[in-house]
Amino acid sequence: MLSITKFRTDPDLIAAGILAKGETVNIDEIIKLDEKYRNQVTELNAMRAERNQTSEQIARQKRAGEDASVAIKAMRELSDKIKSTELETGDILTEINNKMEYIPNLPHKSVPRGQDATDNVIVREWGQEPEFDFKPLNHLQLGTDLELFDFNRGAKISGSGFPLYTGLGAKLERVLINFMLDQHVENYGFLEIFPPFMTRRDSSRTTGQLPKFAEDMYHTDVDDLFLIPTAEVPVTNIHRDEILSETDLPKYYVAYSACFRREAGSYGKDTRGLLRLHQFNKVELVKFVRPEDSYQELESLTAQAESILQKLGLHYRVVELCSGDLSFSAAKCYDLELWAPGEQKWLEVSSCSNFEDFQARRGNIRYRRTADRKVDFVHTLNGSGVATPRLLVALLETYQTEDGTIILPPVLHEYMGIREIK
RNA sequence: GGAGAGGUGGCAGAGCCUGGCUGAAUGCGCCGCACUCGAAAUGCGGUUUACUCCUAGAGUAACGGGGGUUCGAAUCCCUCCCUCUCCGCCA
Repeated sequence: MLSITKFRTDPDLIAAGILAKGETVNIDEIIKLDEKYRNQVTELNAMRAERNQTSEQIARQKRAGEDASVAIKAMRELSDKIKSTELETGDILTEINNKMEYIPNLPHKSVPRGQDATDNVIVREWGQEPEFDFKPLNHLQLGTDLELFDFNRGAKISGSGFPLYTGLGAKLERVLINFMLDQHVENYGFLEIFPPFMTRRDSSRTTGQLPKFAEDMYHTDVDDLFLIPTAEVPVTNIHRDEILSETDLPKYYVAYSACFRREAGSYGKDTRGLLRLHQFNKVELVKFVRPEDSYQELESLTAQAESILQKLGLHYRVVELCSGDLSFSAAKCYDLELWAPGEQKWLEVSSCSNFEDFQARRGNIRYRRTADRKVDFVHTLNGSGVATPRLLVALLETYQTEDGTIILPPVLHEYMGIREIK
């Protein structure tokens, strides 16, 4: 949620930002509504002040045993007027808030302007493209041959997009999750969280999935719960409606969760294997930080996510999203993309975003500054650290050998108890 | 699923029966000052948030959400949501 004050003081900035995100919003309409709202509030305040004064007078008269019927009679009329104005004012405020809920966050000034993914900027590349003296297979072929997963049976059980990992595939999945959690906890001081996988409506609103993207989520009708599309939802809501102490910041959380996405509208895209799924596993990093630190924290967050890929020795690149490709809630975002030699393409395995105070406003997540004891919204950030399916794709395809054996990178040897999968 | 209790400030917890001087006692925490070489302890003072207005300053709102009764609601009534306890069922 953006601050309504900004609409008043700097409407052009808002307009430019929303435009850069490729959306259209009727800003004048909101400004007009806000003006109307404030006029009503001023009027209301005056009437209420009068009511309070007269009320006190009535109380005084009654205590003194005097007759207060004249004042009471006059108040009856005023009270009705107040009530009707309150109703009207409430409606206007609701209308404003409803509109505000659908307005995206603005891109940070450093974000390159652009329309879509083709305007994204490659910031850096790490490692070397693996070379093969044979034609590398894709993960589907490799995994099927080694019986690491079974998509047909997964589809039989739950439908397409629900992977069934088997044997060493299941173990590798578990090991990767453990490895990533351990790295973030031990090296960067993240607090490990195991969150609920279903959340209430309010929680999904904080992070921006609701109300705009309801159709992307799985929902249970009877209990009105939403299956989380990312651990970002429950973890960011840990501090909803709280006032943190500045000395508590920054707070770093890392959480594993299964992620559930309906992927409505993306049928036919990346349908093969593990590239796009309805259910997948992800380790998510979430930060609550002071506003003045958030852009520095975004850089370190990205580096922390990258460290996983580096330790696994995978070739990747960091892409800075252009304004038009940014998600609804993000002000700035880096994607990490792994090179998959079998697929012959870059696969997004992480998005590291700074939401500034956008989510904090929605979730009312604040902190008290030490210097002046004032409260202010925190900045929230999160990044995948990282998602497993595409990581597994790149891992299998990168470390394959001609006979189909997978030579595991050294950091996984102890976790797996073996050095290769064959 | 059955029965009951409860939702008040950063936290704990009064107030609700008996509506008005209660934005809310008290304690803890926090901030400042004093004492001290320093700290602890102690003492004194301060400490909700949001909004509106032409600033100073003033005003308004908020005691889970919404509605009602009333001149006036944290307090009375209705309704929804949430939390907890006991029983049942289940991992």
